[in-house]
Amino acid sequence: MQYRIMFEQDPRNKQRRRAPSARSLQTRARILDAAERIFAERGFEGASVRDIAARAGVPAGLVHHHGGGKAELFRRTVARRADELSALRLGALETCRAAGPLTLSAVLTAFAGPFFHQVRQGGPQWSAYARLVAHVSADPRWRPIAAECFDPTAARFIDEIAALFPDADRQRIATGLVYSVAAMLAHLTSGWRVGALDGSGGEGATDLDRLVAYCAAGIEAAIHCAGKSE
Amino acid sequence: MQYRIMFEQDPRNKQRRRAPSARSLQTRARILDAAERIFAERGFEGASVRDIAARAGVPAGLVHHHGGGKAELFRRTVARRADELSALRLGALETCRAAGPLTLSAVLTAFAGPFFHQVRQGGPQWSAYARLVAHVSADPRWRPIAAECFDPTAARFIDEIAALFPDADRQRIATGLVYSVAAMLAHLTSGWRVGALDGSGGEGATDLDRLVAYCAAGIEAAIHCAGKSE
DNA sequence: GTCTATATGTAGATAGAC
DNA sequence: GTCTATCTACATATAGAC
Repeated sequence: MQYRIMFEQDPRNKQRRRAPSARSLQTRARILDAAERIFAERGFEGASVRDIAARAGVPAGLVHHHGGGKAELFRRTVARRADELSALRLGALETCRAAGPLTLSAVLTAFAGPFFHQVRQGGPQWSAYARLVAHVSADPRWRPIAAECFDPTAARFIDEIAALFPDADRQRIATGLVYSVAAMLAHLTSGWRVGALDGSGGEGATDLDRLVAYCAAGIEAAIHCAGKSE
Repeated sequence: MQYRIMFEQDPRNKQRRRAPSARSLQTRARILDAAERIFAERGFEGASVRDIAARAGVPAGLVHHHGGGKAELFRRTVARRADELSALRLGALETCRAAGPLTLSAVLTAFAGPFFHQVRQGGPQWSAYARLVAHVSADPRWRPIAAECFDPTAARFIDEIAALFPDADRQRIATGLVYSVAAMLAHLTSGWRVGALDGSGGEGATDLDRLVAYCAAGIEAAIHCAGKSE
C-alpha cells in the first residue's frame, strides 16, 4: 500500500495539491493534444480557446482552468513534447558515441533523427508539433519559450560539434546549427513545397539521410569558409 | 478571431479607374509600410487593422478602402516587395552570367544576395519584410501567396542549378533550395539566435559569404548523396 | 479620397452552481 | 474537477457625411 507523506514546513510548497485523478490527467492530455493541433494549424492568435475546447470536447472554462490562460497553455503545449524530444536526442547521441568515434553526420543524425522519426511514425500529433515548433522558431515573440525548451539541448550539440572541430570558431558552428534547424523544420513542415517547386507533386521528398548530408556539408563549409564580413 | 481568408484575384472584378492622385498613392504606401511592420511583428491574426491604421496615421476605414480587407491587404503587402525582389534577383543572375561561367555559389549569391543586401542596407522596412516572409514561409495557410509571389523566381533558379548539374535529380535540387531558403530566412530574421546559443551575444553573425558556402556545399551534398529512402 | 460613427460578431477570462 | 452563463474588450467591416 502506498500513501503520501507530506510535510508542511516549506512555505514555498504551500500550494502543493493532491495527486490529480486519472480523469483529470486525461482531460489535461486531451486539452494539450487539441491545443497542439489548433495552435499548429492557425498560430497563437489565430487559435481560439473556444476552438481548442471544442476539439478537446470540454467546455472552454476547463481550458483556462487546466491551461492557466491562453499564453501559458501555449507554453505548456510546446514544452510537453520538448522534454521528450530532448531525451530522445540525448539518448541517440549517447548511443552513437557508444558505437564508435563520433562524426559530424552522426551528431546531426542524433539531433534530427528523433524528431524526424516521431513525425513520420508518431502519429498526427507529432506532425502538428513540428508545425508548432516552426511557428515558435519563426516568431521572435516566442524566444523565451524557445530558450527554455530547446536551447539547452542545442548548446549540448554545439559542444559535441565543437569537440569534433577543435580549431573552429564556435560562433560559426552555432550559425551552422541554426541553419540546419531551419532546414530540418522546413523539411518536417513543408513537404508540399518540395513537390510544388519541381512539378512532380510527389511524396518521396522526406529523407533524413539527405537532410543530414546537406547539413553536414553545409556546416563543414561554413566552418572552413574564409568569407569576409560585409 | 477566425474568419474566411479570401483574395480578390478574380479578373472579372477589375474595373477601370482614374489614375490615383499623388496623395492617394502616398496614403497607400503609408498603409502598406505600416502593414508590413505590424504583420511582421505580430503575424496575421495578431495584427489588427486598427493598429495598422494608427501606425500609418490614417483612420481605420481608409485601410479597408485602400487595402481591400485585411486578408487582401496582407497579400498586397507580401506582393509589393516580392516584385522588386524578383527583379533584383534575376538582374543579379544575369550580371553573374555576363561575368563568366556560372557556378553554384554564384547562382546562390544571386538568389540570396539581393535580399540580404536590402535587409542590411534598405532600412527597417526591408528588415520587417524579411520577418513577414518568414511568417508566410512557415505557415501553410499562406501557400497561395507564396506560390504567387516566390515560386516563379524560385523555379527559375532551380533551372539554373539544374543546368549546372545535368545528371542531378531535379527533386533533390528543389529540396536543397527549400533548405537554403529556410536557412536564409533564419539568417535574416534570427540573428538573436546565433548570438544566444554560443553565449557571445554578438552582432557579427550576418555573413552572406558563409551562408552561401553553407547552402552551396549542402546542395552539392544533397545532389550526390546516395541516401536511401526510409 | 477621407473620415466619423457604428453595426455585428467573437475574443479571453471568470463567477458560481454542482 | 467540471460546466453554464456571462462580463468586458476589441475585432473586422461598412454606411454615409464631407
